[in-house]
Amino acid sequence: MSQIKIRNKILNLPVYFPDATRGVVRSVDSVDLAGCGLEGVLVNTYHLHQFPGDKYIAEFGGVSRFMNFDGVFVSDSGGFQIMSLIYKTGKGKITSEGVKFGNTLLTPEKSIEIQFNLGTDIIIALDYFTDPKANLDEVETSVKITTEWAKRCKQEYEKQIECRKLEEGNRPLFLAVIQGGRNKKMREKSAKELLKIGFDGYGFGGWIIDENGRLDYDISKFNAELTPDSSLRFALGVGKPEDLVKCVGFGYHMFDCVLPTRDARHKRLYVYKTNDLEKILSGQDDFYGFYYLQRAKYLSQNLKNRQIDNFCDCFTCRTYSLPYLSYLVKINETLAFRLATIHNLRFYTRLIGYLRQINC
RNA sequence: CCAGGGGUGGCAGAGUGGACAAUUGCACCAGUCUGUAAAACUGGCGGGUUUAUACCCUACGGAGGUUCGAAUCCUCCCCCCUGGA
Repeated sequence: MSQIKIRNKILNLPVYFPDATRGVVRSVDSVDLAGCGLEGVLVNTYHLHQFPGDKYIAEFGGVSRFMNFDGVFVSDSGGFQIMSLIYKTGKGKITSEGVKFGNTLLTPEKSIEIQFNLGTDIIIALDYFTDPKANLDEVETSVKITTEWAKRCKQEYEKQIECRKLEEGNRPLFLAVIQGGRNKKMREKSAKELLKIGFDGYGFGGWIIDENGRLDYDISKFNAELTPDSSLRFALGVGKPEDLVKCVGFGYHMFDCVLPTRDARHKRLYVYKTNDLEKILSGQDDFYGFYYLQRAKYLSQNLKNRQIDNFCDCFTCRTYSLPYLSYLVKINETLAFRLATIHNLRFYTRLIGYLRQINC
């Protein structure tokens, strides 16, 4: 699958979506996003519901109009976000009814309704996320509840389509998320149940990352093989550049990850060490490296003719030298965040470009 | 010239007899970040041996001195700041 049609939009695959959690990819604007070659973003149901409110956004004609960005919009169910907050703070709770944090109770039905209000192109069913270290009991619970919630989400989805009188070609695509932790049997069960309900695509949930930050490729691959090639496969929250390469090989089409944008704000830039396609697509992690912009050596005048990445064509690299960007970082100038974010996002879209070459 | 205050590690600035190789901040060095409560966070930061503990050397303007022991007390010298003549 090298592209899909959603509403009147064509989405090329594979694709990386940066996280515009709150309706903005932090520190860059919609023009910047387009300039980086991005074709879509992922927004967060929970955050946008909290503020400014999904009904508020609906008044604008949806989040795409609100942001004034023309790409494909994915909305996450909000469940992961709330559960992550629950795990971090110890507050809030998860019941079979839904997830609750503060005054917000997010039920499967509510999550879908909010996503319809946001007007996103790809929506995701509320799922029950477990920590990768979860024991079998917890994994079983997560699979069971994820299945129940998926059914309720599907019902609500159909109800929304009917209420809004959406034609077949004008409905958002609907994805569910496979859980099951590290347990292949549970993954299999989760996938089977979700397939029975029927979705346009299936997510790889609960990113299985070990203590060294390595994605479990075995489970990732196994998870992909549980769903048919005709359906979309979304590796949620994935990942590092080499993970994208690997996962495209496993059959995933969609990715979203905060790493490039957060890293940019934390002064870490992604830099290709080579433009040798074979090396980049080998699945090893040695085709790129990092520039830690806080390092004083990047201020050196000897680098005045040097851009960040000699292989890069991003706005930042085309326009400014490495010492100037480094200088902006040193004086804590907010422009540095924008320029760094643009560069890292372009790194990712270039990687996607390389991956599409082998995909078609 | 008189009176008062002060000179501490790259910088700022604590410490005023042993717990001081010296609090803290900045800078510097090395990192972390994965469906974003993060422009956040972690570690290092005189030199040497050591796995850690530990030990040795050099260091709080300079030179001497008191003391078991001094960045801290005393003497002299140099320099800076403030007020006065």
